[in-house]
Amino acid sequence: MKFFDELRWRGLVHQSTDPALGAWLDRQPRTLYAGFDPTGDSLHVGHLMGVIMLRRFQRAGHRPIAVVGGATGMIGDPSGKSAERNLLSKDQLQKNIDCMARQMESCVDFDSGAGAARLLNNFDWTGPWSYLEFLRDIGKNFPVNVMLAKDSVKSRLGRDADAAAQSGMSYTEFSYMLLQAYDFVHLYDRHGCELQAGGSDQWGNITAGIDLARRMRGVQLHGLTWPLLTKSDGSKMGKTESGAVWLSGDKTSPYQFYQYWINVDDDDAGRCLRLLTELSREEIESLDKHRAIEPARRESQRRLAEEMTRLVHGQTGLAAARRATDIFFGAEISQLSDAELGQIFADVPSRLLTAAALQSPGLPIIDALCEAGLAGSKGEARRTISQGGAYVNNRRVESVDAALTRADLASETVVVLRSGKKKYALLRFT
RNA sequence: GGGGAGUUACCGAAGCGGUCAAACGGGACAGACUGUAAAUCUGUUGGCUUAUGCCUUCGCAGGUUCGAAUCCUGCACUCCCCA
Repeated sequence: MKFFDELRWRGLVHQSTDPALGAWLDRQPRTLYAGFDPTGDSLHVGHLMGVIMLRRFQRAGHRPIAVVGGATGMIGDPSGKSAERNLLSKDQLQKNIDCMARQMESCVDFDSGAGAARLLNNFDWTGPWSYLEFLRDIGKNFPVNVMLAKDSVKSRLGRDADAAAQSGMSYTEFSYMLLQAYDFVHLYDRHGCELQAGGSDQWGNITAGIDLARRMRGVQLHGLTWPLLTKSDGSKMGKTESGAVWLSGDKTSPYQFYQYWINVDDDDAGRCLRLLTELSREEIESLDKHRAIEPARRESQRRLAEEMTRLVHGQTGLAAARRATDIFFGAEISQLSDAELGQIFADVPSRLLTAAALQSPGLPIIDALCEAGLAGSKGEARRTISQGGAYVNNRRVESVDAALTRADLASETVVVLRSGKKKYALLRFT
C-alpha cells in the first residue's frame, strides 16, 4: 500500500488541500511540519497524534520538522478553545519546550544524517520582528473578512444562531493566525517545507499559511489535517478522573500509561490501533475480527497498550509496566528487591515503621492495616479481614489474629498490604 | 415585622419516653460473578483491648425523669407563608 493510501485507510486524513497529495508525496521526499503548543512541561496523549504523524512521514522517507511555539505560545491559539487563554511567562515556555523536545526524541529521529528531523522554535524567527514591520509586511496580506470567517474566530464572536457561549476574544488571540501563517512561509523559505500537518482544529491556521505563501511567494503549499482523537462517546481521549495522561514517566508512570490503553473501550480500540500504532493492516483487521468474536480476551487493548508503551517508554518501560500489572492484579509477591518494589509501587502510599515492630510476636495485622491507612479504625480493619478483603504480599489474610513478622517481608524492608482488589499500601521497616 | 415548619450517622429520610448505635433508601467498603467492563447477588457501614461489655453520637446549652433522639426552657442556624 502506498504511504498516503495507508494514511487514508487508517483514518488519519481528515482534510487535505489537494486530492493528489498522495502522488505529490510519492514523487520525491518532501519536508513537512507540525506545530506543538508548549502549554505544559510534558507532552500528553493529545500531542501523540502529531508526534506519531511526524514519525510516519519520516519512516516513509520524508523530512519532518517539529515546531514548538515559543512565540505563538506566548499569544495563545484560539482554535478549539472556548475562552481566552492565560499567557505563559517566557521562562515557563522555555522550560516547557525543553521538556517536550526530549520526549519527542523517543518517537522521531533527530540525529541521523539526511533524513533527520529538525526541532525548531518559532520564537527564533518571530521574535526579531518589530511590530510596525510585521504589520507592513505580513498583516497587509490578511483581509479581515477572511480572518473573521475562520471557525476559530466565528465561534468565539458568537455571530452564529446559538450564541450560548460567546466569550469574545482579544486582539492578541485574533492575531494568532498571522504568526502561524508566517511560520509556514518562513519554513518554506529556509527549509523548503511545503506541507503543514495538524489536528482538524488547525485547518484555519494552515490555510492561512498557504494563502500567505501564495501572496508573498507565489507558491502553492499543501495542508493536511488528522481527526481529533476522541472516544466513541464524543469525549476527548487521554483524560482520566485524575487528569491528563502524560508521556512523562514522572507524571504518568509507565504502568499507569499502559493501564490507560488496556482500559480503552472495545468501541474505541479499532480506531486507536489504526490512528496510533504502526501495526500492519492485516494485523489490525485480524484484531478487529477477534475482538468481535472474543471481546473478553481484549487482545486489541493488550496490543495497543504494548505498542504505545514501547513507543513512549521503550522496551524497559514496557517490561516494567507489565511486571507491575502482573503484581497489581494479584500475582504473589516475594523475593523482590526494595528497588523493584519501589518502581512497581511508585504511586502507592507508604509508611515507615521501625524494624523492631516485626520482632515476635510481630505486628498485629489489624494495626498494620490501620498504620498503612487502608483502614480507618481497628473495627474497619477487622471487618475487612473477616470478609476476606485483606492481603499481605497479595496472599489473603486468613485470620484476624495474624501478625506480621520478618517472614512477611517481600523484599529487604517492605511488606505490601492490600485491601480489596486494587488498593495498595506499603510498610517499610527500617 | 407577624405566623408556621424544620435541624438525626457520608447524604436523603424514619423514629416522638424505655425493647435506639437508631428503620429504610442512596453512597461507600468488602466478597461472589465477570473481560482490570457493565449489570447482578451477598455481607458490612460510630469507636474501643470482640465484649449477651464499655465509651461517644440524633443543631448547641441547660432542665424534668429511675430512664430522653423523643418532654420542657433558652440560644443558634435553615426553610416556607403573610407584610
